[in-house]
Amino acid sequence: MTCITQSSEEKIKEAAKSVFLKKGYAGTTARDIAEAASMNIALTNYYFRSKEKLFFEIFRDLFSYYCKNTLKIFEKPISIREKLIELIEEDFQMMKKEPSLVLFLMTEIHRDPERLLPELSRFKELLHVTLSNQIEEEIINGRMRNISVEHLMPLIMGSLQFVFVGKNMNMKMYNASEEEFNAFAENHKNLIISMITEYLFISETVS
Amino acid sequence: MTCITQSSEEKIKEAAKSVFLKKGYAGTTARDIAEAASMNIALTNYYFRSKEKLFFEIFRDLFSYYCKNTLKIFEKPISIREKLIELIEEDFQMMKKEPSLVLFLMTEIHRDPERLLPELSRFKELLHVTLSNQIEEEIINGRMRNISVEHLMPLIMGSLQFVFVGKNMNMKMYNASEEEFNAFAENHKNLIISMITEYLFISETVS
DNA sequence: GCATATTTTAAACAAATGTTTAAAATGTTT
DNA sequence: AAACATTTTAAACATTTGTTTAAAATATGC
Repeated sequence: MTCITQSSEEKIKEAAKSVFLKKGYAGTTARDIAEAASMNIALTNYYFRSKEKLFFEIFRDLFSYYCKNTLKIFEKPISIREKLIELIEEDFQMMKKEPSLVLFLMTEIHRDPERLLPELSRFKELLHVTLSNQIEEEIINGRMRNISVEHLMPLIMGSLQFVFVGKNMNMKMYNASEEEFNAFAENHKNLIISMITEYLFISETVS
Repeated sequence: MTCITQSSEEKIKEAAKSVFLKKGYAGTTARDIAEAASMNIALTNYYFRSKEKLFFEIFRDLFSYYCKNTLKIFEKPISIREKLIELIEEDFQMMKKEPSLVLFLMTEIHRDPERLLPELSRFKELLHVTLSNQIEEEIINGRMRNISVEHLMPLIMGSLQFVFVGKNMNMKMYNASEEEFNAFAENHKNLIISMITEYLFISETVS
């Protein structure tokens, strides 16, 4: 990334990542990747054996990247309220950097959910360990509305990520520039923080 | 659909719709479509001239289908609150019937937003005519929180549709059957109605 | 029932696809 | 510098792709 000289293998992987993110697996050709990396076509298979192997490697990377920050936040010794706000902020920054990521992951998982079952169940478990108990405690003590993690996560992720999933559509629809869209997305993020916290947490503590 | 004898043209279109919804444009081959329709490969081009033409026709149909019900609700002479609830209910039913629709539309629009610009701007205008003024009035009269249509729509659509966009992922993750997923989605829908209305509308009228 | 149009078929087409090959270029070791 | 391993190249490979063709099958009008 910041290296002055990048190995051919890395160059191909970077290029492939960017093309796969934009066009998806089926929409990407080996020649697309080679061209994006300014390399010979044969090198893709020389380093990664096949288009599919290369894709899997990139998919795993992106999926880990997507989950890592979330889990790191959930493991922190802070309140649920703080966790959720940090999660939204973190997720927002990530999508600002890589707006195609969520749609890419969703599409590829949708097309063939089998091929990453192991990754998914691991994520699910960590999610429960680091969040479920804490939420239950909060609910019992009457500080939080009764809700399960299974509903909470898609609620937050959905409202936040949807704006980026439809980024190109929104930009087209409102004739918006990159900056205008980012400003819009930032407002939307703040709206979601406000709505989620106000809805979830029983008042008395109004930040 | 309910016809006993379906014309070849219709059979191909039906089959193509189902395959495109599942695999997307790039992931679908002409032979996939022919096989799904149990017809000769040449017939696709005989009736629709090309794969792309067939795709456009189906895309327009699906996009109209997606917008039509929404606009119909917005044109009704009812309150904002009622409109939003009806919208969510309607949207929920639609996605129950066609769970792949939203992800399909999002993906294809994302890959090439140019090709349906006219459709989009028309939708945007109708959205504003039938909703913006009514919302502004509601806000001025202090019955509703200050929010713009541009934020309101993705807020509602996002939280609701995200569950279906990740349907296959969720089913895999929680080892859920079709019925279990639908029950989960229904709960989620009710949660969203509760959250949205409680957040948006200034109390005194607690349904 | 014959002539005409329409629909369907099997086969082929050129172009694009993922992949491999074998030689050339470059790097490394001694 | 010689011998070796590694990397890169141009070219070709076999499949798959979307599309077309020309003949066969079926339907339609008179």
